[in-house]
Amino acid sequence: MVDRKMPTLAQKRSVETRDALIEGAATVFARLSYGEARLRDIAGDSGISEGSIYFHFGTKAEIAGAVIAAQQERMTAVLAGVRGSAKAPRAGLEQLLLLLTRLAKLISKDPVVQGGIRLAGEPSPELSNNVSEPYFEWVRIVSSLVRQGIADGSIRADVDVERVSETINYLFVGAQVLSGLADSWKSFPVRLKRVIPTVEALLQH
Amino acid sequence: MVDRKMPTLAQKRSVETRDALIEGAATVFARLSYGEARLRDIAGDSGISEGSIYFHFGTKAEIAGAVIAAQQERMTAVLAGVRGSAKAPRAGLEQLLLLLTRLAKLISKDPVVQGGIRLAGEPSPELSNNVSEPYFEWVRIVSSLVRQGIADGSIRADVDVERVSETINYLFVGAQVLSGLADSWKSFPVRLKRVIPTVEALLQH
Amino acid sequence: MVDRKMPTLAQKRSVETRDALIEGAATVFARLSYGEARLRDIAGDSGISEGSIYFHFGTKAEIAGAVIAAQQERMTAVLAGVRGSAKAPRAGLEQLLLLLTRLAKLISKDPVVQGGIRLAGEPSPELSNNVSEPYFEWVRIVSSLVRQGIADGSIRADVDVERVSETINYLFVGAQVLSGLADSWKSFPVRLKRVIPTVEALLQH
Amino acid sequence: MVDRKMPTLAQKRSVETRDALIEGAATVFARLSYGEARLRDIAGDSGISEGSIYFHFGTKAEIAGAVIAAQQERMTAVLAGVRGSAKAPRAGLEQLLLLLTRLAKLISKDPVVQGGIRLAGEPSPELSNNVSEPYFEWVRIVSSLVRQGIADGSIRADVDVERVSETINYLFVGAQVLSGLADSWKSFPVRLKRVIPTVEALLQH
DNA sequence: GATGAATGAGACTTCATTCAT
DNA sequence: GATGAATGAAGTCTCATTCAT
Repeated sequence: MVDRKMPTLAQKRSVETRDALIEGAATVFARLSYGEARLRDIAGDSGISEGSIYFHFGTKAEIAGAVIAAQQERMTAVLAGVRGSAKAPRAGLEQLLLLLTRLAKLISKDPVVQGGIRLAGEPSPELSNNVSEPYFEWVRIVSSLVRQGIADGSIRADVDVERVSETINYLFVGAQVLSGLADSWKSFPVRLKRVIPTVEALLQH
Repeated sequence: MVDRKMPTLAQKRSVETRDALIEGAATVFARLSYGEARLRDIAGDSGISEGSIYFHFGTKAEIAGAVIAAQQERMTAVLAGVRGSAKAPRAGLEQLLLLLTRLAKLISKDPVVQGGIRLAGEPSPELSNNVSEPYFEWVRIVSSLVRQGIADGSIRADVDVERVSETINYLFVGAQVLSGLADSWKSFPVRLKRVIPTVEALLQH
Repeated sequence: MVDRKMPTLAQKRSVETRDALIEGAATVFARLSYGEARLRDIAGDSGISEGSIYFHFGTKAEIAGAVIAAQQERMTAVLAGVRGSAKAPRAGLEQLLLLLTRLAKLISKDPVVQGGIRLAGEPSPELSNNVSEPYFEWVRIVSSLVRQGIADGSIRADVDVERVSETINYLFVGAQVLSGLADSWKSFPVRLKRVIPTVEALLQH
Repeated sequence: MVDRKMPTLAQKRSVETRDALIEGAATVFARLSYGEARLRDIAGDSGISEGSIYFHFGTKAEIAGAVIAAQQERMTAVLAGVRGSAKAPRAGLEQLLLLLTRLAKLISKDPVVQGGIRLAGEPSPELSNNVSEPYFEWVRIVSSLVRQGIADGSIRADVDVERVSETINYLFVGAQVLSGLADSWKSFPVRLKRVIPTVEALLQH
């Protein structure tokens, strides 16, 4: 009887190689712009041959796309964690602050997320046009949490939802960018924590 | 009456060429990362021959440096304008808000400043190490205006100067980055205006 | 009754794979030069994995050689058919015309022959030096049929055998090449038929 | 006063480089198929750097196109020479035979023409689709000369123009292809001369 | 001062071949 | 026997820089 669940060894190896390449690529893209990143460095950093990039991704642009996809996946997972995992129904404000904090921590630690962020922040003609779309997606996510907070009473009812969400995003992005320039995001959680009081002042009664 | 010290025609032409190159380079650097910008595009955009770049600037890195220098000059000029030009001594708070507003307008209009900003935002191994130093310099400038505002009574005395300055900077940088991604800084003044109330709330009595 | 010497299933499968590869390779070589043909295309066209090519043939050059061998086999079979199968002893002239006609038809239909022809027509440093030898072999075959025709009286005795054979070959090759360029040999039989009267005029009383 | 006719030295050098590259490329393409020809060989053969190919032609396909264009120019010049240069009005038959003879000589001597012929004979997906169009253009040219010969009485009035022109073309192309395979076209004039009697027999009274 | 042609190092990409399963 | 992942040598193309005029 043939086991139909177990992936073959070849398939497993393939997935491992692919993952190693994405990790290596992200590490390089976090340090260098798309145009300056060298496939040679990506291959070296991954411990995989340069030719294998072609086998798994075809082009430099496609491996960059894969990094961005992986980044979005991981950031979305944090959102899901904040929203869904709660045993007790948590308040919107609480969720929002938790989300910001966890994202900052993720960004400060995860090289794949760092690489994706840098790529998304500098649109390149070779990359798909809407790499920076996610930046705007997060404004919408913040809005929805704010609305939820208003509904559950954890956020003042008289806030201008759009303006407040936009402001929170600027704070987050500003801190993210400056921590990136200062120390490759290591200080991001600390920097974010220092603006949390401002966020609370914007939203609370 | 002709001044004997007046620049010769050749010298004048040289200055014009140099300026045209900086302007063209900035335009290209605003659109493309340092690694993706092509000297050919810069020459084309400036209407100057490719070879001439090497008469005025030694290398690609040096022309990028000249763009950043020009950007800083123009931004510093705005600061000077806000500080010095005032006939009546203006309050620190007022100066701070005016500075933010004028910088946003400058950034939204001036291609040289835009090119410099993009270059400063993505450090490259080929560029001098501290291209993004100015980002941190502006935190200090904001601090000093806040202190001045406290001194002249236009700003609450009990604010945490460092934290507040940092926060203002995040707001400014966040709005700048997102307007850059959204529409090449066209919406920056509008976006900034929407966060001014938050800045005022942070500082005012 | 099963012959114990009958090929095993594995052997049968092996032969089928080999044939499929030759057919696929010929199809690709008919469309692309040796240097442009990709092992990947050959594998795809054959429905066989790329790696298997190396079990049946050592290298790309060897699979090309196998295609040429198969082509020659099939063309020689036509010659044998024309020469041997005749119940009644046929005249040399008749045999010659029949040979030309049958070869044209074979070339217009058989992808393996087409692939071999294209390979033989463009010597490549990677292929064995004398791939185009067959082109000259056919001059000799035509000569011998002309001589036979002279002997049996179906061809004028005063023809210059060498010159006439050469001319017939040029006609055949010229029509073959132009039909190849025009419509991948589909029109070859028709084109050949139009020059048959010229061949007859050269040879007949 | 500025001389407006004399090309600058730079322009002259540019043209020389371009010509050298076309000559070198043709030499390589005459020996190797498009897919097997290496830009390195072309550059080496021309005594020009590899990068200059990019400066003058951009891609491998475009330099191949330039070789074909040069070939067609030279062959058309022969046609013009045969048609126009005659002091005394020459007969159509005479012109046709002269054309065939001169083309054979050109092909046997001129490396640019040889390269173009080989390229035109093996259409490649990377080359423009109608590289082999010229092959068919020459059928039309032969037709027109045959008609002219009929008009001036040098060719039998009852020939089937289309069929005869086609046949002449097959003879020419067949001899060309086989001389190419046998000895890189060196024997082409001799081979052609041997079929001239057949051509005359087709056309004369 | 300015120009455009030329160069060469190195980037991305391709693909025949090998190998573990 | 067959497969698909992996490799590395080599190819085409790019572009910062130099040079002769």
